[in-house]
Amino acid sequence: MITQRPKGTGDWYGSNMHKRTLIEELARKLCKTYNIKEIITPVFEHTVLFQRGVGETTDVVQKEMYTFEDKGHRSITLKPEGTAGAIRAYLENNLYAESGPTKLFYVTPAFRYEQPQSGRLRQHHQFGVEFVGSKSPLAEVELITLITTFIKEIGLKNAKLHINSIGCSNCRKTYNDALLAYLEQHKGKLCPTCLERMTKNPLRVIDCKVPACKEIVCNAPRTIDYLDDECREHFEELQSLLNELQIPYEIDTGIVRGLDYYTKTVFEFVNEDGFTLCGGGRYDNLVHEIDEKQNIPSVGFGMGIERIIYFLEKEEVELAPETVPELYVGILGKEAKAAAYRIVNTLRSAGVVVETDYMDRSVKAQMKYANKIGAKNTVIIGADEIANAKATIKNMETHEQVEVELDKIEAYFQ
RNA sequence: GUGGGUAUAGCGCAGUUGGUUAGCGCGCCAGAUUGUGGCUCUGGAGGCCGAGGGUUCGAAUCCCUCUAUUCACCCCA
Repeated sequence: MITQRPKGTGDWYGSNMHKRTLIEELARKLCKTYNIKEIITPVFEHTVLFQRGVGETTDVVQKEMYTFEDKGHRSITLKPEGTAGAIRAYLENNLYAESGPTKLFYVTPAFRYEQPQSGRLRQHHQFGVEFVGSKSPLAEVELITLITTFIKEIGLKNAKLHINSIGCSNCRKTYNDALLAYLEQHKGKLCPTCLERMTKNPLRVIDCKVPACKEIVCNAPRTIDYLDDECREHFEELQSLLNELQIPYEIDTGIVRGLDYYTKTVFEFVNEDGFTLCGGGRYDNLVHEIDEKQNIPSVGFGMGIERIIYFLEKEEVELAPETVPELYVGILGKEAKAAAYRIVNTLRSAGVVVETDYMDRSVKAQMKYANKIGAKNTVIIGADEIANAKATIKNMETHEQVEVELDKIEAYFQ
């Protein structure tokens, strides 16, 4: 080997690939029932999109982006998340010209330069949905029910919904003042990064994990106590909708989210270890941030595909197994090859999953192989079968044998 | 960026206080009367013991450096 895969990346094959396929199939199926359309945007964008969209003060932008200069001296960045690109595409292609809401979903890789560990990679994959154009809390409810349905159908049980509201830029101002005033009193005990956060983005202090900071944060002012009338009403309406629909949730004032574009509602689906399956929220200012002529409220979420698989393994959930061949066609002797292959072809045209031999194995070895790959039936085609135009199909599980005419073999599998 | 674990056959692992041909399980290939799988038995292939350096008569084993990987912190999906 001259090299191996870069740190924090993975190859998709075998059972993991199969799981991913099922996850994506379910995601697409659900989106269809919500009439959400798929969008694919480039894997890289101009760096400024993420700087402005995701936010200059975020960890993602400050230290985790894969940024490089291309040969035309443009600063390019591999997308660290899905929302900014989707919204850029929405604006650039004038999707707002059609009547809203615009409902988009994507399955995309995302890149962040960080230390890999369980459920965390440098290239990971997200299933995400964005609703552009609605300021109603019912949009949040739509997303939350979609996620809840997904979680239930895939077979997970331990992901719980946590919600919070961080208000709009107005509330943020009064809240920031209150928070800063509070933090100022405890300045001596805060960690160095938090001291820096105080000047750049005080909200980030809230989810600092340093014990001393956590203790201070416990009694810090909460965003939900500083919401203006509109934001408070929005949050209350969301809660009453969730209550009426009997969707369980927990208010978690600690959820702040690491991307600057969030406003009002933020939510996460987490397990008992606090591991995040899915995160999202409202971002009423992002569209304006990308195109100042527009001002369109939006809401969305991203769900990590690797995280789903991680949760599935943790909860020991078995997904549907891969399909196995319906029939293995064994070939005996050179003379029978073409005739046998013709049968294989006919069956495949009829939609039957068929395997055959091109390893020139002995009949015995072919049978072993058929057994190994889980073929449900086998048939051996040799000179005798061709001469008599008949062959014996053997059921590998019941050992039952049935003689069929070669030109009617596909009827047996209908 | 910070800290811990690990690195021996395709996979999962043993390998004693340093001792000569480095083992086990699974998998793979072949055979057990010549056109038939699953169980069993027999045989076989497959290792620069992560890389480099050092100690020693002798290193998979002890020491150093590097690399990879994994877990945790930070942050996030």
